[in-house]
Amino acid sequence: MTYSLSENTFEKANTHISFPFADNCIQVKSLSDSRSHKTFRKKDYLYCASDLFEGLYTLKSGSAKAVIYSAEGEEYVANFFLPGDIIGLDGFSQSQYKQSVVFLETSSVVLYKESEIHHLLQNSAFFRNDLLQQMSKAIVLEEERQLSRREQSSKQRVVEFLLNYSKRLKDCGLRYESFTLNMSRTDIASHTGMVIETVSRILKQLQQQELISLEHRDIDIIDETGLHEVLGRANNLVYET
Amino acid sequence: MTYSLSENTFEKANTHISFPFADNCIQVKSLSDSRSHKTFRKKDYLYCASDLFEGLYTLKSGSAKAVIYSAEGEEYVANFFLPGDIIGLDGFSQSQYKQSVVFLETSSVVLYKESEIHHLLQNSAFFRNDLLQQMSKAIVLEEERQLSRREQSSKQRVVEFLLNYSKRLKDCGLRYESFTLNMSRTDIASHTGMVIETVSRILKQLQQQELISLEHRDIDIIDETGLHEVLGRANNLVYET
DNA sequence: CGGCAACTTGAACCAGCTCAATTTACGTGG
DNA sequence: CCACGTAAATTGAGCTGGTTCAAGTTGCCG
Repeated sequence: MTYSLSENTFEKANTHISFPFADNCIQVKSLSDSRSHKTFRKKDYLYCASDLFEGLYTLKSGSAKAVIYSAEGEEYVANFFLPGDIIGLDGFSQSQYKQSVVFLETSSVVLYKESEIHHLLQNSAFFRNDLLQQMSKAIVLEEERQLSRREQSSKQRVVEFLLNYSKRLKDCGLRYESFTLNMSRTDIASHTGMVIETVSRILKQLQQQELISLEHRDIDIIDETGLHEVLGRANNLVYET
Repeated sequence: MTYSLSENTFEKANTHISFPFADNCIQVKSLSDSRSHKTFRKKDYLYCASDLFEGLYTLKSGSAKAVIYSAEGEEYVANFFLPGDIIGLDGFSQSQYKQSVVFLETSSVVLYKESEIHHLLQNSAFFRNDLLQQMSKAIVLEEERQLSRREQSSKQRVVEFLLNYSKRLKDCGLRYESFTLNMSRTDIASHTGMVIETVSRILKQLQQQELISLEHRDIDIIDETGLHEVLGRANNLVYET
């Protein structure tokens, strides 16, 4: 029997840690649906760094972020999770999670215990491929992020973040042209590698250029083509306020 | 029977993609030694981005680098490999490698074919743990690198690179206080996230402070404690040339 | 020995940061 | 339901670490 941690049948090649899941399995859904969902509220922790590894989770609804901390206590937002994403790949290291995962709104997850994962790795070629693919993709994505920090301006990175987030929402079957950014500006800044003030200024610029409209955390993608053009240009000069 | 891609029995918690391999298996060596080694010369490619995935390699001797390219052709050095390291974790994604791997000197590797990996995942709990741990660690390491780019100065990142490289050499049983940097300054710059001129200037500074001595690519770690102190300080002010 | 690639060095510049002051939103208790 | 306190976000102004651009210099390989 085919089986997967993910129940998302969409191609999600450019998203973070979410199963890309080939287009050939629909019967999977039934199995994962029979499992018990745990629900959490905004600001709840799914797990904290150094917690004992229990297994992998899939996010069924809501959203979350993964953060790591430096010795000095500085925070870095490694990832944002949307429904269908796998959470917990950081935990295989030495039987403990290395990140902390915090929910950004009311959300629910399903746990796949470590023992189940081992069982599936033994018995399902499909699952083996799926999990290895997910982890491999997570590595490559992280490396690509490094690259984009080098060659893109802050503005381009913010735009890329918005477009990518929107695309992922679309892949989840959610509203993707008008949606809520559940994370704080600080989270966006951390994830995209800049300071909060820069994020704030860039978002304002994008509004003034009428590429997006933004009120608090509610955003509308007004001109997707225009946003893609920002990514195209090597330098994105703005002719002042 | 216990079995691993790696034959390195040292704890290598802070290194890149190299098996941390618990301290309980020596008999492994025999098996991997019976396999055929492929040897390569400097500048040879082990594989290129988009090559068909064949399996994982372990580096037996020599050194190599993994690079990825952006759409614009810019290069980013994702990793340097030393003996004992696993190469090819980027390849599970969609049956093809996403990086290119280039040797920095005469080196040899052993291939573990995809079919063998599947076989081992089915039959060896030890191997399952080992592989998952390696991949998990690679993800976390990449995220930690993002963090260090945010909070460390260029100088600190270069020093961290040198200390880490030295430590990894030590873990391989190689000379680690006086060794050769087989990669170019450009490679170091790419991997640590700065331009070549900055690397050059920082290395000169470190020589002037008598923390290292450097001639071309041959480096001596003169004052390891001093180097660690550089990492300690939040700001590393230099009282000019 | 000649030519190219790698590296070094200097000087000027700038994208994004820091610091600082408001403004706005939001949760909580009365 | 409002008042109050705290956290989040915005905005301005000035600063700087690291980049860019532009010459050199050195070393290596045929």
